[in-house]
Amino acid sequence: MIILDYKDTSPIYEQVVEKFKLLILKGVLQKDEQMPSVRSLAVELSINPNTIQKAYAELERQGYLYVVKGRGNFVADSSGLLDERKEEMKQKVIYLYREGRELGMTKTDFIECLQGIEE
Amino acid sequence: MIILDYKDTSPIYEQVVEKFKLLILKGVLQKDEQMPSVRSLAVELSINPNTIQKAYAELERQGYLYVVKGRGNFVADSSGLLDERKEEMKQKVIYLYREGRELGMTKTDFIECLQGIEE
Amino acid sequence: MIILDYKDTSPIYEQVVEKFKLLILKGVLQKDEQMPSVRSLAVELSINPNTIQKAYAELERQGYLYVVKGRGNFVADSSGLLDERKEEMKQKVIYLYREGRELGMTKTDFIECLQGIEE
Amino acid sequence: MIILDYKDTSPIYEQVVEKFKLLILKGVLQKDEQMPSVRSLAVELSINPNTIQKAYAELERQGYLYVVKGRGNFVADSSGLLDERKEEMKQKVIYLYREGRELGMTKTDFIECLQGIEE
DNA sequence: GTGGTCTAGACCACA
DNA sequence: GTGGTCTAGACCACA
Repeated sequence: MIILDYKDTSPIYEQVVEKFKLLILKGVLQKDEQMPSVRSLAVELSINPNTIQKAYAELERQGYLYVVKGRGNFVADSSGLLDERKEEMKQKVIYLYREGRELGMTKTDFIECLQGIEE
Repeated sequence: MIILDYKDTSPIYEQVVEKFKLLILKGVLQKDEQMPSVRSLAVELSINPNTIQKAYAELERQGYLYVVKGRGNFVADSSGLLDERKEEMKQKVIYLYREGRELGMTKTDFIECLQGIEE
Repeated sequence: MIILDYKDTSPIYEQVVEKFKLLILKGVLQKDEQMPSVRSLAVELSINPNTIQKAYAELERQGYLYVVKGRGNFVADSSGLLDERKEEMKQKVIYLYREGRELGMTKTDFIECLQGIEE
Repeated sequence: MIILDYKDTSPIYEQVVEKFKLLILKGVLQKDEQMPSVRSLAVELSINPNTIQKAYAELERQGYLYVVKGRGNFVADSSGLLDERKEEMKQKVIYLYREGRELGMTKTDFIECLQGIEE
């Protein structure tokens, strides 16, 4: 379902969080669908169950999952979260631009960079 | 000379590194200028000399400083490093764009975001 | 696993780095094998964990190790590093020869010296 | 008379020692010739007199200079030292070879490297 | 005075 | 348990 990148320096639980957020926002995982159990996912990814636990807790905290005690974790309604997420992306671009401006880069530098990206 | 942000979760030594890199790239600190001594900066920022030591070692490793034993740390010639750094910024924008595309964002979204930034 | 030479004037962390580089390049420590933990090695060699930490950080920087957060340090793929290292050795010989030439030594002096070494 | 290399990481006093050893062994500085005074050399090289002092002390210890109190430093008879020095060079080559052998290098590798050096 | 190394010991995030 | 960061404090070589 998700694949970890061990060369990535970010913590594994964070990678798990990010991968699932994307799957949920893209609709691959749909509202009220049951998430894989902590244990089964831990086995599948061969990582420590504590790590999955931490990831799920974080996803719940951010509103991507809801927990039904004794039953498991389920995908929450993420309709509002997508726009939130897009807004975050824009904030990051703005932050990046301000950093670049300190180094003498212009808006045009950034825009041309974006336009030059091959899909 | 530099100010630490204690709300920032990144390690102190890393903040020191980043702040000085910027000062050097912007030309506030010029080639062959002497850096504050490890000890004096430690006192000024009220942090342990070892932490400054680690930051300076990293700055040296990255080519921003050179050490003269028994004399101190000096600002290296960073002319080549600025372009390197700008390239890094562009890579970050590209990475950010690819992330956004997964959420359904377009180049235009990013470009309009940039154009809308007030200076 | 490794033995320190306290008569050696070079810093302990550097000795640790060099010893492990050799073990890795010689294949005594193999790809993806787990390194002794920072703490256990510190106990075994009776030196401070910080010193091991510094050595491991340097080994990682040079591509001999990779770190998996929370799990430990592991031996990286060093296949490319061996040739690099051999090249370094050759540079040292060349440097040594140039030094000797200043003293009136010839290539033949060096070659005969090498041929005379008993295995 | 001698030129320092500030990019060299070895201590300045050591550079001074090595440069003078070479000048003496090559006969540029001859037996009983007076060395430049500590102060004048310090000024000429714009370094700390302590550093020259330390270098001269080391040169005396190794038999390259002798001191006449109140008169200055003079070049010693270095006829025996040249052979000693050449022997040291050979020991270094042998040490280097043993290091290389650990990495799988052969005598032939070293010899070919030497033969390939352009004068 | 300057940087570099090292120790002892603490605390934290992560798995 | 694992590595990473940080402090307080000491000692050393070098200039």
